[in-house]
Amino acid sequence: MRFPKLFERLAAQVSLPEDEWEKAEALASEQVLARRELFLQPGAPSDRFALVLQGVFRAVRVSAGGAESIKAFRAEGELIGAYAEMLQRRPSMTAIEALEPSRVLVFRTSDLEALERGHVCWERLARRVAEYHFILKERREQEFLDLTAEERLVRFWEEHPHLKGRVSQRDVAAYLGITEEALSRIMSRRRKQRG
Amino acid sequence: MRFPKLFERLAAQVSLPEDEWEKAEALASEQVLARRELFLQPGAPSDRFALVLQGVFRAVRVSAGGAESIKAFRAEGELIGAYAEMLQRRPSMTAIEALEPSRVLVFRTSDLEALERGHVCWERLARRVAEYHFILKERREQEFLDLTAEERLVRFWEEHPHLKGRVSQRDVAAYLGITEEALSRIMSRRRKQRG
DNA sequence: CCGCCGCCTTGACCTGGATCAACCCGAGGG
DNA sequence: CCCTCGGGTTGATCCAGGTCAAGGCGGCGG
Repeated sequence: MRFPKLFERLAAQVSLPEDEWEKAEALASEQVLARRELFLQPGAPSDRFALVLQGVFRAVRVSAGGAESIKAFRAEGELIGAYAEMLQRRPSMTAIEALEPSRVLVFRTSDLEALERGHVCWERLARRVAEYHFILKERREQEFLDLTAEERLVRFWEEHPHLKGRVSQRDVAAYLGITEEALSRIMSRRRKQRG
Repeated sequence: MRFPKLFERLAAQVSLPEDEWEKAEALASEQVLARRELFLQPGAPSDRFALVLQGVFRAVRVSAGGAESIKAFRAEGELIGAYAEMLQRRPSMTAIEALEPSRVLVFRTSDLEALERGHVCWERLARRVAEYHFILKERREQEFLDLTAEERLVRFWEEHPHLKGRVSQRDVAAYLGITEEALSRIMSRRRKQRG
């Protein structure tokens, strides 16, 4: 077993037989990415996803006008991939870019599907993953509905302290749904008021 | 079988044995709700959910300040329930209110869990449900990030034509994340411009 | 050492939507 | 028949954040 820590984390979520995990490991491959390198480019088929072993990524939604908005940051232990597009078997609308030199463990969707046919544990795990990401999205929806940009900023750092110093202010702004200028002003206002 | 049409719809999604569906039907009970009546009140345990047989509901997030924002409208064939809270086994933060005289088919979460232990099809179905709702939330997230209130309004009616005439303008505004005055102005502006 | 680049800041101005307040209109109940 | 009430409109004013434009500054390659 190459990734015992990972196995433990998953096994805590759903009962996952060791030999099933070994099969999955055999199908996965490690990939190293440089800063700025894309794990997934928009337009590409969304037939692979990965677990971040080391580094930070941003998932950027590329809209028609070329405006970039950031769907999520993902760091160690989290999944990267164009999840929604994968579920709908569509090409990716999302660019997934390494913000640091990174290492990931890549799985092909089709391999996962094969594993699912062999043992129910994968179905269960997929369910958990879907439910977990649903909760994340719902939380963000609520933040957009009920909070100001400044409140969203505070929440962001509460919920993602591990991203301190690893993501640019520009990108935080794009995540919050405001411009970088607006974010800069919010921060300087807060500096004056509190210290 | 009391709900053959429903069975067909589900069976198209995942392979669902007829006798499993009969078991589920036996555990479910119909409930009739008057206009304004709550299917779920905030603070109540989120141990039941339901399928809308007839009518329209709104899911209202009750925030500390008493401000109401609307998470979703749900009509015939859709599920109502405090899904995120259910998954986290927390009391509901959501009020679910009938906007019309309605009929729903109620399931208890614990009954579903029992069914899941008996046959994998329920696990699969739960997965589909989670994935589907994830996609919905992600779409909404994107709308908040990339679209103006007016664009969100247009999308709203494109995506929910069946709600025409059944939801108040006030509630549409609360769904879009703006005030009823702002929505009224957007609409009158559009009326002048196009006709 | 210089110049450029990526990232952040600051200023001036504009605008979408919030807020507060008055008012309209149609339906239902006394 | 009038009163009230829920839902919608309209006006005046305010403010958060967008837009455009001009620097600042640290790091790195030439």
